[in-house]
Amino acid sequence: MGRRRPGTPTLEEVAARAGVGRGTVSRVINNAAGVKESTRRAVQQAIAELGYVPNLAARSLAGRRADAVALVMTEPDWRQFAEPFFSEIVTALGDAVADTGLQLLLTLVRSDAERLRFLEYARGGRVDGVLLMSVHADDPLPDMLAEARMPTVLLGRRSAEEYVSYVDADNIGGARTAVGHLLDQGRTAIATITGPADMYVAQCRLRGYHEALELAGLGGKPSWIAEGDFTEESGRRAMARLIERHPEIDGVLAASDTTAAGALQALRAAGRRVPEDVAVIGFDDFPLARRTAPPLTTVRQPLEEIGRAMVRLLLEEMEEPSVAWRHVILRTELVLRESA
Amino acid sequence: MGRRRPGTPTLEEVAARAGVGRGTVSRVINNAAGVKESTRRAVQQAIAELGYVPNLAARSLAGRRADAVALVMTEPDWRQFAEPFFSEIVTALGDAVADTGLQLLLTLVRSDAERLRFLEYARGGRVDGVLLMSVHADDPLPDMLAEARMPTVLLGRRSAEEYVSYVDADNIGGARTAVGHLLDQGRTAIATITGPADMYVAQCRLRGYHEALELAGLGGKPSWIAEGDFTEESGRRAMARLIERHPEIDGVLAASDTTAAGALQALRAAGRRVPEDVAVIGFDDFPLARRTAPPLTTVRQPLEEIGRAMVRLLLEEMEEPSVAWRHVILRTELVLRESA
DNA sequence: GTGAAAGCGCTAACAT
DNA sequence: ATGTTAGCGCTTTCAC
Repeated sequence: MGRRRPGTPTLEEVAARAGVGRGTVSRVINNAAGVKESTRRAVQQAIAELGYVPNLAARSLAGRRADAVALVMTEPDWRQFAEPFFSEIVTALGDAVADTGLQLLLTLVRSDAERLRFLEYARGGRVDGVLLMSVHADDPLPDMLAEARMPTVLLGRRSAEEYVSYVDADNIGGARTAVGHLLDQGRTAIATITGPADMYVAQCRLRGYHEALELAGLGGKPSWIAEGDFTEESGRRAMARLIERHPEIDGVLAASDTTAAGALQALRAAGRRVPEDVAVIGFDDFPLARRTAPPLTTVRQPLEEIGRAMVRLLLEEMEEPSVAWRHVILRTELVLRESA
Repeated sequence: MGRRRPGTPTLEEVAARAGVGRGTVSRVINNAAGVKESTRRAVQQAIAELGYVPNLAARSLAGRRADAVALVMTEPDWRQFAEPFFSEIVTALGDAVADTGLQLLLTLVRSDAERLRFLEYARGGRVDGVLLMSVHADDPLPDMLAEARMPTVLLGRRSAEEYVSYVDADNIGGARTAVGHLLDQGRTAIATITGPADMYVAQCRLRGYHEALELAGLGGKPSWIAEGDFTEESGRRAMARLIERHPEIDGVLAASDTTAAGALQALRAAGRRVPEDVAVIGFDDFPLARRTAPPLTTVRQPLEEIGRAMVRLLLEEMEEPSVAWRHVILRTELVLRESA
């Protein structure tokens, strides 16, 4: 494949035209200190006249860095990407990266072939670091990157023993706060609809639920726990089952807003009023809190801060490679709306 | 910023270990012909033993190509990205690029600063070509890329005089077919809800509407045309106005499925049965055809083919830079569902 | 079929 | 403050 347009002026030609050495031109285009103002101006004029643009491959080769980071989406079902959560976290990361001088590159990894292609790309030095989101527990990519000593930060953990650097929301604390809020309202029959048992995020949210109840001296019966899978349908089914077996239920913590939306529907179908009879709180994964009826009270994850924290950790790893794994867990926030 | 891990083996070390010259190793890793099978195997073993990974910066510099293409989203409101249309076209492009050996890199361009940053990135040779989607009529990026002689392909046109290479759906033909279908049903009072008048895609769809009516010898009153902006809300309002002024309306072409969804709601609110009293067809921009009640008959854009065509054009431009602008207009398809 | 050598365009260390 | 020089790791002739 014969690519690349010819005739692009080089740094050498700029230097010749400006009547200076190559080193000086390099200093000017990199905004390095120690260049006389007049020289700098002469160089800049030569650059403008020639329409010079630095060759990034040459810069990478000599400077041993790419000035770019990748945001990898390992989601086989790319349709998930249509969820607001994705676009919001991408926005947050874009903002966080904006004033670092780094290019943010999103890449899809949907198959093993693409996994390998990306790994070559990253190991080949085209990016200085990698941000990973929506990583499944069995995804080998984080380990592959770690083994290649590529600075990497995950959004969320794969398990309690995650060793790759990550930023996560305080799911345990969030669940505890949510249940605490229900308890404060005097509700005592509090059920929960969980996420898939094999996902760490779901385990944490369930654990927070347990802890809050125990703190209040309430045991919480096992049959008040229904497993869902974050989908609306699973929320409907789980809630219907719960309310049938335990008509006394007056509060529900759902593992996601989607599940919560399903729960709301099931409650209404069962003739319950929300929040008068039953209060519902969900985790704000796919922000649809305001789209439900009634608007959903949620445990909100601070996406902007998550984005900033991820970029900060990544920059640290890039500065000082593999000194340690870095972990940040961000506080969640209870956003009260009509459902609780 | 001190980046890059050291100790990465180079091609030279591989050559030494395999007892061959560097040229031979290069041939092997590039699958070039003319290497004895035994030599090739020896080299591959050395590569495996050393864990060698080619340095992509060096390859780019020597080979004058990046083996990567960018997909740029110039959408200031990145939230739009949550639309299914985006994720589906991204999937299609990802598939189309998958077996070309190119890395597909998505990048956000939401501000002038990001526009410049990306331009430097592209002109700096980090990508061999650029795919642009959701380009607004006044976006200067396509012109900037064209001026830099960077192979570029747009999804959709900015105007009738688009000169940068593009792939578009046959919006005129699609509208004509849709209206033709309504006429075939014996409907004669056919209204339309357009998109923003300053968007080329909306102009085309309106033109197809006109042409179909004229072909049938029906004039079509100006007051049967209501301007919307692709949103559901605009569809509701426009339809309410239309049905109030012209109760005889028995068919509607909406410029998008979102608008059509709004129209359906307004029709029901006005007591009309769909499709018995009024038939509705919308363009399938943000595929929600099956989510409406009744399911929406649509003019569907062939996203897979659009993706393939875009990549094909881009590869052509990369082979043979700026010989000519290339344009492809893909047939649309009428998908009948209950609303018409 | 394979090795040697000449760059690709830049950064960074070292002179001056 | 600025010029000079030595690579960065690869591809690609050109000999052999």
